[in-house]
Amino acid sequence: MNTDKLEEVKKLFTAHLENKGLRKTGERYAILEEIYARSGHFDVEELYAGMKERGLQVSRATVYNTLDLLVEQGLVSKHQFGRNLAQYEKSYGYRQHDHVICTECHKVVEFCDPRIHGIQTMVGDLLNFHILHHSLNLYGICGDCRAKAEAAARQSNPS
Amino acid sequence: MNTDKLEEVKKLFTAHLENKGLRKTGERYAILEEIYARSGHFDVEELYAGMKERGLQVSRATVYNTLDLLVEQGLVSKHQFGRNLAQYEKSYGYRQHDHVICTECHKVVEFCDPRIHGIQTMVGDLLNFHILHHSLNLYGICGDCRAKAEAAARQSNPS
DNA sequence: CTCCATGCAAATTATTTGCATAGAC
DNA sequence: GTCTATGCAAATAATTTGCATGGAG
Repeated sequence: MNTDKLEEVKKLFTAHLENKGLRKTGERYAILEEIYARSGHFDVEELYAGMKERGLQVSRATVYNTLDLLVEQGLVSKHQFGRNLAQYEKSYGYRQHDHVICTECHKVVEFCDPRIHGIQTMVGDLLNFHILHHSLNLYGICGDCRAKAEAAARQSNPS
Repeated sequence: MNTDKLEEVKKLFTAHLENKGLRKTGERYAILEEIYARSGHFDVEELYAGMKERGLQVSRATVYNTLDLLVEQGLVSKHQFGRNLAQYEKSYGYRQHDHVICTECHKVVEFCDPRIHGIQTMVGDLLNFHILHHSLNLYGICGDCRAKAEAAARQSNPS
């Protein structure tokens, strides 16, 4: 099943490369495989290190190049959660979701809300944009960090 | 009226500095003024250059430091529209809005949608986060760029 | 007077680019 | 055989950090 999905994604990628007249190189497929073998978010360095560890040799420049292609096609999505470091994740066959980020501990939690799709459609029509994707981040303080903050306050200022 | 708003923002900033036991330095207020004298988005370099031009001398390090404080307090908001360059804008007393970004020409258009507030509240309750702010970006191709693309297609492939 | 905040420059880090070579077509 | 994609290293760009000094408290 996981293998099936990988095959499916590879086919889509192949079609995209052919469409754009780009070469089907081993490196590009190796990167795609590594990405789909991962779960959750990762940055370029993690991906690069992961491949090296598995004995797959690619240069960082190729990783950046291929990620751009995949993002362009929509097989991978790119996030900028603050932290001057781009985060990526696979996005084919996974439900489109958004993120809540704790501004204290930087924990990231995912959620889905169908209303966003409606907003996307409406705004696209209104402003005459052909919307391809979106990114919604909610920033706040998670339950754990609030609990910690309250405990600390009680400590320094006991009622 | 604009002056009133500036005074109001300064008072809020002062309160925040006092709350956190930080010093009320001339540089910090100078940066706040420069930001509220601007309209629209700007990056650190633009802000820094603008201040220099007006004869206000501050170091880049202080600009970064102060922007962090202001963002933390919510008087300024920070955006990462792709492009490895943080963009900022004043955000006190301005209607909370979101952005549509053209992936071709990088034009940015603003919009408001009340449903986002509902999503924010619901998700916060559901995941036990105290949500402070959000960032919604829609990415797509603007009308102008679509028109250009179509014209180019007609050129190379006339029916 | 005590320390935090500033300014400057150096350091760090992510990403991009130039160029020679391998390899897809 | 041609010409694009890769790999490497060097370049660039944004942001952070260390340390001496000035100035707020």
